[in-house]
Amino acid sequence: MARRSDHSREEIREMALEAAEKLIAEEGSKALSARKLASAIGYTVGTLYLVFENLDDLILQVNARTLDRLHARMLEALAPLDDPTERILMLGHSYIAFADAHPHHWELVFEHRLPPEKEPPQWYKDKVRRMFALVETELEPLAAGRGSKAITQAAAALWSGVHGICILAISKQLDVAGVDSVQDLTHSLMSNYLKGFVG
Amino acid sequence: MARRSDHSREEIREMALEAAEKLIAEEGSKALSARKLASAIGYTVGTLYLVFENLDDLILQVNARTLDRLHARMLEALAPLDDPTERILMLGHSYIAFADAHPHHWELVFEHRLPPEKEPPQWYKDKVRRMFALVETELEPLAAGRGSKAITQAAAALWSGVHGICILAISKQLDVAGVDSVQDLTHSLMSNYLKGFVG
DNA sequence: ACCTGAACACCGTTCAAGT
DNA sequence: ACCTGAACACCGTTCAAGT
Repeated sequence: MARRSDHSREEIREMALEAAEKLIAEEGSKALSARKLASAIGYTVGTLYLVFENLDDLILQVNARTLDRLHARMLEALAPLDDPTERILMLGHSYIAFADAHPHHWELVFEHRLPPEKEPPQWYKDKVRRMFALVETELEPLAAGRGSKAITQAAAALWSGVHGICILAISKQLDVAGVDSVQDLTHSLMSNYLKGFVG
Repeated sequence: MARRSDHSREEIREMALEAAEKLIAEEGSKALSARKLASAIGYTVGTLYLVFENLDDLILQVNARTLDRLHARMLEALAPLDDPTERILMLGHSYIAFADAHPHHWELVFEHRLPPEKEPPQWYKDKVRRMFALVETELEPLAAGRGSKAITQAAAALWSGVHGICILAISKQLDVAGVDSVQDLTHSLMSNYLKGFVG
């Protein structure tokens, strides 16, 4: 034992992140623990702390990868469409579809809290910002002559709305409310908002 | 020790819930633990398990009380208003204001997850249902001639939207998006949606 | 230099034993 | 009957010691 050098730091990092993603997908984030992760990759706990600052840091890395996948998925979904309204509605639908397909990963992105004094690093904030930016870009053709401030606000309102639907859907609270189709609800939210916004 | 009978089961229950609420308000739900709670009320851990099924049960009771307060607060905010549009906008604003005033309690209501096989009891679901019902009631005068299904969906869309704003605001992600006023954003979301829905 | 494994200070939950 | 406190099976994190 000690000094195995079977894997580089980078390899261990990648193995740990993949093991974490598997655990989260299959059993949810509550099942994630340093000891389980370490044994899944054939190392001891101590080794994880050589590669990650702590568990919060590891989760941040996992979340960054989830945000990357979500962003890529939304771009893909957009690609075949031309009509501005169709494109913006597709953003909502692909967001919901991603959350539905990967509920545990999606939840972790939005429910993980850093200790109150700690802020996420700038590169991470940029990934979040990119989500809003996607909506802003698609909104522009629909917001004839509106200032960039109005567009920022409309993008935030739309994304908040779709996001709220996702959360209530995942926590089963929309069933309680008597909603039968989450995608219909998303369509109602976005199209009615746009009707009001566009005028 | 043993057999103190200083307090009835009901009294211990109330003491524990109040201690939990204090801890959550001051330090957030991560600071909540059975041992801390027990020592705060002058009993040992074992006693908590005589009064509550487990920690999940205790948190459910805390959340029920939070939902009761939130509901009461929204009714109060509604009382002085007559105009239907003003009333429904006020629902959104008072919801946001409550979340802002009691962020840790509000977060716990919507982020606490029961083990996947366990459902919340019916009396708890009713408290959630009541929130949607409040919106439906206020929506009715504005939805001339629309079926009850359309109203249910519109209420769900509005509440999801406001809820989403709350979440992103509490997790500081709206700052990242460049939003300066959460209340303005709420107003934009609700009034634009209503314009689209009514008109 | 790299990794271990034991230690520390915590958890939630149970239940035999004490009064 | 009521409550304790020790036990069990876990946590995250650190770091002296081994190769």
